[in-house]
Amino acid sequence: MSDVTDPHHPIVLPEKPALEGLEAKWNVRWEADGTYRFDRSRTRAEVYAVDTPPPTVSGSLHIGHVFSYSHTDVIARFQRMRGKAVFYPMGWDDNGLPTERRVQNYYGIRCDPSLPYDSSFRAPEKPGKQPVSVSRPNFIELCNRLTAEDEKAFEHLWRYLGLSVDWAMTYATIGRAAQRVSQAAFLRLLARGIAYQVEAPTLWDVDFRTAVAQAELEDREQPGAYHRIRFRRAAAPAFVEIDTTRPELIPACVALVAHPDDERYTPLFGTEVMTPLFAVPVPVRAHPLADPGKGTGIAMICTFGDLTDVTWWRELGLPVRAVIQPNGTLRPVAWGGPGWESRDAGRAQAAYDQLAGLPAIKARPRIVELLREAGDLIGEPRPIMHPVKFYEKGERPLEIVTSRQWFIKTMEYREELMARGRELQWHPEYMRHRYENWVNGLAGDWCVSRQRFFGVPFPVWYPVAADGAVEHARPIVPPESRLPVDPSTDAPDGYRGEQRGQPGGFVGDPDVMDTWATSSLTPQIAAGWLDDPDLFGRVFPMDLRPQAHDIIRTWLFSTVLRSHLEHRSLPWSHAALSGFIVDPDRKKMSKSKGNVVTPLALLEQFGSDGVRYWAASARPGGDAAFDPNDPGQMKIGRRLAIKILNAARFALLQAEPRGAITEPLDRGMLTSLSALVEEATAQLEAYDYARVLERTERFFWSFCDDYLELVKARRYGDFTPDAAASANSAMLVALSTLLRLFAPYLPFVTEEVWSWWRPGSVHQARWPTAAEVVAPIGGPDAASVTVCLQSQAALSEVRRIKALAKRPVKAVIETAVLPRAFEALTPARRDVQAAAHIRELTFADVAEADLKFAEEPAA
RNA sequence: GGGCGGUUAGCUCAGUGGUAGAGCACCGGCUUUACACGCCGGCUGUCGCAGGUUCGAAUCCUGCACCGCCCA
Repeated sequence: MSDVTDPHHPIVLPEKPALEGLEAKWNVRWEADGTYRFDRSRTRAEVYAVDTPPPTVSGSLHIGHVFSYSHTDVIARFQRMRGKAVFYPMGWDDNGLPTERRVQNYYGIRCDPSLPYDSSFRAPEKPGKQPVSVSRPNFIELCNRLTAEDEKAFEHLWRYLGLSVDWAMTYATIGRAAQRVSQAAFLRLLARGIAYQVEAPTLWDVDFRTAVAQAELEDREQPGAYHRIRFRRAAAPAFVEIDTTRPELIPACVALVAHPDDERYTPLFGTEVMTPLFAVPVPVRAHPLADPGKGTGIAMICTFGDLTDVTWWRELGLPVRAVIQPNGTLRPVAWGGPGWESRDAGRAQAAYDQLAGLPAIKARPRIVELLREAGDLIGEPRPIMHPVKFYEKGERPLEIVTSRQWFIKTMEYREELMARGRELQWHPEYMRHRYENWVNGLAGDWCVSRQRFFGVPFPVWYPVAADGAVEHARPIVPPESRLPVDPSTDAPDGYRGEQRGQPGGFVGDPDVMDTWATSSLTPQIAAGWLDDPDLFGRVFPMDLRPQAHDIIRTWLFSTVLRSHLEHRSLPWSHAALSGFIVDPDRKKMSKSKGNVVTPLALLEQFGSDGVRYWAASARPGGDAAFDPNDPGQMKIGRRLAIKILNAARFALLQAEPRGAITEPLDRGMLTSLSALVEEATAQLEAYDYARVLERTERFFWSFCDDYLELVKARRYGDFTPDAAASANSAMLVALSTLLRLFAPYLPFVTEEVWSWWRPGSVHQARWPTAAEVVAPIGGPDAASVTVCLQSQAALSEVRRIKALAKRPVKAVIETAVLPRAFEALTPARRDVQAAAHIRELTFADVAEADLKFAEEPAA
């Protein structure tokens, strides 16, 4: 109550309040006052910690960013007003392939890791015709330079939007702290045997020439063709026919496989067939993954055509006969040699020599010709459309290449991860299914090494034996205190730099980590896991992970995994999943579709509060349609913000006299407002920000159009000073309360209005309570609520009749007879008569209101 | 093929068993002493389809259709 009745704080009102310039004005003040600084003296129970999604700074700014980050900010501001110390850092995701590609194109350069660092290198002003090759350290310098500029643009947007981030806690995923955390977490997993390296078949992008993980796959419908191929047998039947979409992999065939219950093939299990063209004897095996309904029901197993091949190869203990190289072409093979045993090596060689060196897509038509000539192609290829696995950022189908990669174990934790998913509180709840779907579908451990440059290096070296062989089985790791290290430039303890690559010396692991191997540690990075255990203890596990639903399988999942492995806990207790922005055709907005709208212009046009209103009016998890040509919701938000300015000005314009709140309308209004506060608090605790905004707005609009109109005459002193005092005091309680309810949504206009009459920042004010609102009237007054509702209804009825009669709203009614249903307004009849301009008001058993207009005054 | 969400006024969407709602758009009116960046009013519906439960269904159940997303 002291918040509201403090008689000493002066009221200073602008002549003509406006939204323009509020963003700049208040951002400067908030920064200077440290309004959003995290108070690290508070205990974990008093902290609300947000694991902010670090935006990919090399990507474009778009309206989707504004959308989802606004949702988070509403929650953060609410929790701050509830009294929590809000830990709300911003991160920049600059690590990884998107940055590499942007830097390559921006400067016209290519990274060549074999080159030495050139300290005098200057990047070209603009890209030349031919890419310039630069060393890895030079390349990384340019990545850092460009991302620093991108980060400035993002920070400007976020500040303009009014995110209540503590900008003193910003981190970058390629920054020193992130590298240190990533490397330490990796070394700890390595020491526990949870991180391991193995030479194994791995999904491989032949253009980027890097391994990729299951989470980065996507299926794309591609044209293909079934080719029916026959394999020769020594006994009857003389041939076995299979269907394949990848005939160029016949030289990599190691077996045929059919379902164990498939009676067509059971007699063949354990026998041998010969591959066409290459005459390699391969066994016929049984495995339940073979689909009797697909093609002829029997398939060839190649090393490796797809992930099912990998499963068959592993579970049936088959040999490797790999032909696809890391660059996607078929490798040279000496037929007849070990592993390439052929019953007719000469013919095999002659056939294969026509394929070697070709990319898979070019080898395919060639081998089809050879098969046709040999009579081993049955019929013609039958075109089909089928899903093919791609790297989500790639352009050619993935191959499976055997290489040495680092993995983090996931498969053996599947049950525990499912339990973590059940432990996590999801908003909206149904998003949990996405996570469970993903965990259930995990096909293998997480491949975390990438053959790229701009990323966190693996902090590992290998000894070089006297004969020059690299001893991968005996990795050398640094102590945690040395981290971060770059094994491509740093030497391990006990070695000198000159020993790099020398017999008896060492080599560095050349790979960098998957970006998700760093991004999965954002809670640890932001919270100072290694270097600030005091801070870590106050904020971890965090409260909230806000993110978009399309990266549940990557970011959310991997963060849960890392926290589970390292801390045996969830990284946060709540996950809030935001939807997408879709264009009017319900298509997801994306750069490639050309339907992206620059957000800063919208913020300037409608005001940050207006745009935030639009964002916050979309229910949690739901997609929001946005039509740049008809930004309806943003206009509404802007209108609401302007209304707040003007309504507040009215309430404060004549704030004296003040006193006891005795009038039924005032008491009813405050009672309804206290119910709104109670509902809003519960729903924001449940993360349902959209509903709270809708309810608060509805109340506020009725407050302006009905309540303020009803009490206007009384507050101007038309009746008694006590009656005016009741109105003034009630309006101030309502204004104080409504400003605080709106503050998380419309931070600029609420702060502006708050500054006219209240000390401090509204964003550090206490969230209102229901009890506080009705304290000045001694508790809820249900009877007065009825008076209020009937008064509003009567006012509406009179307005309606005046509008139908095409009379002005202020037209005077000489006598009004209202139905008895309105009689409950009697305690407020003085206010109703004044607002409706009724001289004499009576109630009777009539069906409709009967109004008699006063004579028009002579013109 | 599996999972999830959606389908309500021309548009964007609220609405979890009790007389179909809001804003925008459209139409009409109002120089109202906070606001014309405003105010008052009006028009607008097979609540996707078909069954079922119920005294009563936009709401609960079953099936189907379409749109979207995730996974295979």
